[in-house]
Amino acid sequence: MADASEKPDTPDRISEAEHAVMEVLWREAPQSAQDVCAQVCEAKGWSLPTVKTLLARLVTKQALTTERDGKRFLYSPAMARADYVGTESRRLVDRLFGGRAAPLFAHLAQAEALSDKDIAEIEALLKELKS
Amino acid sequence: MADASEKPDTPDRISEAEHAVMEVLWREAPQSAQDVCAQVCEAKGWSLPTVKTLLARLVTKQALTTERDGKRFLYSPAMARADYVGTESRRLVDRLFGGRAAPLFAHLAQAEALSDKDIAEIEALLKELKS
DNA sequence: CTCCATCGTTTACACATGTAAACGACTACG
DNA sequence: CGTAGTCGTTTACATGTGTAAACGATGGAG
Repeated sequence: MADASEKPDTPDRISEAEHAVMEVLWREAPQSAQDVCAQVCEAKGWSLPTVKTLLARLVTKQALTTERDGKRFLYSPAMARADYVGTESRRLVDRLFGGRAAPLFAHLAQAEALSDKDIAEIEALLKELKS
Repeated sequence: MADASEKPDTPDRISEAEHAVMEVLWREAPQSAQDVCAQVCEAKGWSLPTVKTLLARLVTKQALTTERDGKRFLYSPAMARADYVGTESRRLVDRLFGGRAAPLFAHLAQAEALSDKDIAEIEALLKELKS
């Protein structure tokens, strides 16, 4: 290999707790720390300081942008949810199914994780893909 | 020994590095630490001690069983790969797609992660599911 | 203008993980 | 029999993560 001195940006993985915060902001943005807390603290059993830490880490990881609003900040996602979802899905498919989607699908089907509705939707998608 | 208020077993997550070791043993078991190293150390840039640590941790997590073979141990998976794959897939689907498989599929399709072959295979699976 | 509520930031700490050296036991070759 | 190589185990240490208190700045109420 040639040069591994400096990659422009190591993607900097988003952890699971951080992801929960991102979800809130993907649902609606911008929002303040308190807004976010109002939406996850109860469900997760977190306190406001915890959310603040997560927000700060996400800003460091450049997953969020901030905008001043008086004394406080408003946070917005700096990446599309679809991108995140894409990377994560790919990672799983690579790690567990040799990068091929069909085996994943087979597994989900076998595990009865597919409802009739799912099957119908997928059939529709396939039809679209072939056209 | 009454363990009334004890969770049956906290599943004890298998980390990514540990997973690589599991894969080797799922492919063939039982194997010694050296055997395992021979199959992953080069690819991962690990040294034998690293593999030993991972094996030990996996034994602690009850993901592997051991069997003596003279001076050394032979390791075998204590859980089926399908189970691991199932849990991990479910986790992802829950976390990113609200527990429904169709959106995952849609995403993979959209991201062009599906080859024609994949599509054909999935169609076949669907046909089977409906019968 | 002063004081308090509220921000974001700094610091903290325990546990998981990645990575590996050090150590003590045991076996097999000489 | 001794000793060298090989085991598994113990210890180590940096970084990431979950969770949060402490702290210092600051803007708004009186």
